[in-house]
Amino acid sequence: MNNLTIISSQKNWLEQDAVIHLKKLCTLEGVVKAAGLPDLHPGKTPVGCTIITEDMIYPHLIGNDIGCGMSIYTTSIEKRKIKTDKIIKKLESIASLKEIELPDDSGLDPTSSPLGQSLGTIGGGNHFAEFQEVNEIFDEDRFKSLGFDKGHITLLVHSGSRGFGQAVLDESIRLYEAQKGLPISSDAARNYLSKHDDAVKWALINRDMISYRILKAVGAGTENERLLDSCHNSITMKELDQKQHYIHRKGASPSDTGAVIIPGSRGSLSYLVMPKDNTETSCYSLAHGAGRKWERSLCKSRLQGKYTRESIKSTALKSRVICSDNSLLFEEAPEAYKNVDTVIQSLLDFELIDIIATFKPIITYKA
DNA sequence: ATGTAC
Repeated sequence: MNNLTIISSQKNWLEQDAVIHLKKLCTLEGVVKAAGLPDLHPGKTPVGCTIITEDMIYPHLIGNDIGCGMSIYTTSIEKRKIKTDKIIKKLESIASLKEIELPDDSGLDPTSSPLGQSLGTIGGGNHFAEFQEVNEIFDEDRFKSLGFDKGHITLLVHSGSRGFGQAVLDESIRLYEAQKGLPISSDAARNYLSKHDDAVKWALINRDMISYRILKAVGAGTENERLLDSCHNSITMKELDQKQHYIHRKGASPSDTGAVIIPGSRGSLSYLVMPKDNTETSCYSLAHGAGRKWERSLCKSRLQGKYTRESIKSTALKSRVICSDNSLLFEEAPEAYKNVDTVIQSLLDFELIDIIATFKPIITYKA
């Protein structure tokens, strides 16, 4: 297979099962090119990869969480005035984000079942909302022109399309046997892509609503300007060599739509990066995070001796974690993830990015 | 990943 590029270096450990699985997927009909990003790890289909096809699309490569991504919002909270304990108390006092009313202009009816019910909720797994402060700025001009201000706290939201995307995938499999792939000229492909696009839009509104609810819950201003958004689970079309191609990103950030944020685990920095122009080799994509090192089922037994009920809720960077799901606290522990610095270094080695700034976690809020 | 299936 010479059309698969793995973006990794010696220091960056990759689970070989994921590489083998990705190689196998490259033999699917219509695949022209693929890339494994440095956060590649095993999943139902490998996470941290991009597969470019022509003539065919493969819904199962995207999975259920169509539209999942990262959005960053400004907040009115001043860095020097932040009252972390107060914010934590307020967030801990709400049983669910659903308690907080959505604005009238949310664009969707939250009472409509089942799709509206979960609008504005984070979900489980690796999803989170995190208050962050600037750690270091490497490119002041770009930082400012993107609308960032080092004096204020930002809110990073990682979430997706919840039950909506699940329903879209389920239907495509039930009606069209989409796991075999869909010829692009078929009604099945058109129908899937149309609903996929709806799920991508829904996921973005969902992130906006999460930001709104959290800022409202902590009593901060809700004029939450979204500075950046990137989607890492989707199919996007791109014309290459005068032909329409379909970029399947599964846990891969786009590198052809401007700056993106690449967070690490809750115990490490997030990197704001500007993709360079020459990202064909990585299939116009970047890592979307640090990448899992341990599978979820192993985390609790490996870590329960190391932490107490309280100590697992703070990190090496002194940030605090709010999460009422005990197993999720272990599954998402910093130890379960690779070092994001090494992942970023691989992107630098392949000359795929410039670093604009790094951000430090203050409070990580989970379901 | 999922108002999960068991």
